[in-house]
Amino acid sequence: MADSYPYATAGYKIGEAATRSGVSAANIRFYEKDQLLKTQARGDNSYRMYSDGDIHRLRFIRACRALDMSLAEVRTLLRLDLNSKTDCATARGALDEHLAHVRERLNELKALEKDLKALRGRCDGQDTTCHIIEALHERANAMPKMAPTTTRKRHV
Amino acid sequence: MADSYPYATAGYKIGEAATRSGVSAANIRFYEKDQLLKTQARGDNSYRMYSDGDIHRLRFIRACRALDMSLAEVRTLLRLDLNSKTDCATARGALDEHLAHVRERLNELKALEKDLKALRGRCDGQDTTCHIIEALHERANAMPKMAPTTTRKRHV
DNA sequence: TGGAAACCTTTAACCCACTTGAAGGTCAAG
DNA sequence: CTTGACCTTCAAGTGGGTTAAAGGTTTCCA
Repeated sequence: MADSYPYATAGYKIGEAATRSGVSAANIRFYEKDQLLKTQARGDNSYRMYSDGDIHRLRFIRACRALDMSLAEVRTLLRLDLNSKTDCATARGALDEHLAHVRERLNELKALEKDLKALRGRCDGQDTTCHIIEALHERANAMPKMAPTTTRKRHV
Repeated sequence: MADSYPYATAGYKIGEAATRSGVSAANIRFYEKDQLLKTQARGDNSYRMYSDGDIHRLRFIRACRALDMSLAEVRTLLRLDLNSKTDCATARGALDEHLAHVRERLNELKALEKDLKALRGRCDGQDTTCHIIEALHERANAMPKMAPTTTRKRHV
């Protein structure tokens, strides 16, 4: 990616890089530690310095994060060359997979909304017993015995 | 031997509590540390023991978690009395709020899916440049300058 | 009776994508 | 020369757990 966006050097301290990129200074340091940015040499005062290319890279990360991609996915995309056929296939694959995750979660949430709506509809507070709490206790009794085999998903 | 009596009063070790409730032993300890279960006295061997009431409580938590509630929300619900009007109002409030969260996230994900679908549609790999990668770089350039003031949401 | 297997205990680190805070170094302006 | 606005590092916290290590207890079977 650096190849496709050659910028002359500028030299921003981390604070200005933060305002220019929209990524907080602490977050920039975090990305560096996480290898999304290369650790460059420092000057005498040990201050980090950033070029316009670095700013673009940070913005690129931010754009991907706005699409809810994981940093692992972003890392993949950052390595890709705009003009390589294989890299394009990789990008399409990554996007397809991410889209599949999003759709899966979307379906889960749709089912959940329906369930919660129904539960909510059971109770208007007029009765002597609360039908929501009641229903939750009934559910507890009706829970399948074994734990769901899979770990609860990270909600992406 | 007394333990295996068919009518023995409840007194399950953590492993059996785990299989009965569907909550793993490690997770039960975690809930205890997190104050969702009371820390009860232990016998000579320092083993935790659980009653049928405890099992129900664990299942109740599991039912709530299956509705994607946070442990804080579960903690609230656990304190509620089935026959109290004010507690019923609390339960309805909690459910309404949770439902609102779910719907908010649902809308975000719908927008996201549309966006990702459009992005994906731009590229079929036939061209010399990858329109996905290209579009991401364009987005990076078009990102609003300031960081979103709010921290990125926990994706519930 | 003895030894292995299956249980239990605690503590700690790991996951993700950050944020916050403490304690201290550097630098330009007044 | 001091103030304060930057910068540095390291550590810990968030949520909801899981996994591993190192050791104690109990149970089963020959």
